[in-house]
Amino acid sequence: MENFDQLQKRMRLEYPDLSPRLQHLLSFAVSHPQEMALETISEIAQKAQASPSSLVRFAKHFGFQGFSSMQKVFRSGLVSSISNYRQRTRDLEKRLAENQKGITPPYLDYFIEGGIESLNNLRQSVNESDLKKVVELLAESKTVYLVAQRRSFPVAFYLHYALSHLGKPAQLLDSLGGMLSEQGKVMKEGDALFAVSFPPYAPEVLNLVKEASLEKIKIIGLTDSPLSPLLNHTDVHLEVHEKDRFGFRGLSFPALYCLALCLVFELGRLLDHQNGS
Amino acid sequence: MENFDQLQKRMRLEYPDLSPRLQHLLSFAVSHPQEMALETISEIAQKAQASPSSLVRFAKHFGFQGFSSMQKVFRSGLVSSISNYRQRTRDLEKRLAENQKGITPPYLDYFIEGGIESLNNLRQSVNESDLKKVVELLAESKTVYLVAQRRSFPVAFYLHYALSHLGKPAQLLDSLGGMLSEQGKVMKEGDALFAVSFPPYAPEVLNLVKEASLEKIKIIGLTDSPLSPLLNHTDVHLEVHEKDRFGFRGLSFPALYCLALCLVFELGRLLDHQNGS
DNA sequence: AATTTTATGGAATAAAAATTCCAAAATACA
DNA sequence: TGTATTTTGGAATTTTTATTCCATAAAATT
Repeated sequence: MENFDQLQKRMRLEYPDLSPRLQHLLSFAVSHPQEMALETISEIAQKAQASPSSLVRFAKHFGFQGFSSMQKVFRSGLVSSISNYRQRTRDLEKRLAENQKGITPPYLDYFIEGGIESLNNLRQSVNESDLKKVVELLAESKTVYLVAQRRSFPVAFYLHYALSHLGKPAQLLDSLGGMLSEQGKVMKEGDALFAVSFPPYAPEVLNLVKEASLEKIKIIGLTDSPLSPLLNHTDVHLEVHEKDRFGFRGLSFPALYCLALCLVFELGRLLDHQNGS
Repeated sequence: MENFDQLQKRMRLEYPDLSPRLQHLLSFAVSHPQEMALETISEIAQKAQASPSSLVRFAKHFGFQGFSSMQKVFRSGLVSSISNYRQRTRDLEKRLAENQKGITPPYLDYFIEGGIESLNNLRQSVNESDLKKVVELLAESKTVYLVAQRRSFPVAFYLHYALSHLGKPAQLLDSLGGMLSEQGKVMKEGDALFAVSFPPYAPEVLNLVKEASLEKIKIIGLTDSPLSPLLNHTDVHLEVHEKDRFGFRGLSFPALYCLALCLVFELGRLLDHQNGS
């Protein structure tokens, strides 16, 4: 019997030749292998927004006798992914025990664990009322300015992208051509400045925040600790605690983006609500 | 519904009070949870050397309506051995469905759960040998060029930041002033292009990749599915599957950054090792 | 040792799931 | 614009799977 990986590859290859519905099913199958493996044909049909017959056709297109025989391949894929994972963790633990010096590859699992831990910490380090306050401030402000430098920059970029898509006027202070300070001059009362800063706290960002606070601009801070120098001028702030991985200061990106995502979502809801009513 | 761990515990507890056949089935169930989860009642009966009726009795003894409902618990256990948050998310989604307006705050937990799920999925969607290949390609190449647009851009930015800090020559093709295509012209054989692209796949990135592939530049892809158009020209690629949140296409940032972090870490180790020897 | 109680497997039945078939809709083609 | 072809969903059918019921065997109790 063909194995799961081969099937995946074959599917990708034949994708362009399929009918619309079958293409749709294919992309569902590719992105929901677990459902394909475990659920009944009608449950899958429902989730994939198609009919059971289409699923049978789909299976037959790939040379199976019917849905059931295709499902077997998905199941075998599920099983092997589990046993691979188990095997890997077992190996890792073993090698870890043997080798006091430090861990050996694969490291991905360690980063995943670290990421999960950061996310769990996020629950505690962010308090719901601060989050709400941030969202309200963003909603109220005429324009949201975003500032961050170096490794914090990607978060600001993402927020700019997302806010713009929500229709919220937003400006990214990207320091293009070293014009950060000048870019900041356009902020006026009624605007908000969203500043992201993690160690080593970029002085440019701190300066900008300081100046903005004198102009009565609302300041929202996103940083890593209650001792962050950023907090001297913020109206409200959120904290995401960093988690070291092998002393590798990676910034807790998973938690950071999770928070950003949530922020955007809540803002979107709030704005919708205000427009709707 | 009772979860797999609880059931497992209860089974061990009640073992002494069972009839011989049921004890036998119990020890089979405990040691072959995968079979219990995936096979049909008669297959299991055969493997466990018992009759289907005994399996039904077994299930009923533990308070289930029949074999099928017990099997569901085994299945959920199987799945949770991969990602034990899936069930929780499903519950949440169910509540979401019941409550048409949407779930009620706090949403942060929901995003955290989603993030954790993405991270768990990452284990499966990334295969260790591809990861290794990517790291090696990065290490071998003279200069690493990074390209991404719009919401994928932050990842490329972060990678550029991190690679530079490792001392790896890296260039970010940021399309500043609309010069993307021209920026790409400087790539030569021996360089690598790291392209990040998520739906809607930016055509500029696809074009750049296409051109680069003609120039024998090694191409590394980071994308969301095996169907991604990016993959037509990549030498090796990594996949991070997106997870919808309220139909809010958030891009699985947590998983994405976790992977990026890991990539950088492994590259750092490899480079250290090469220099050291 | 006889009788009651419990345990068990297997055949019969019920339920669920998958598959087939057909009519309607959509699309391509003339 | 009309006709042929393909695609699709849904009802009917078949197959598979689970469940029930009962006869028999094994144990326990007297």
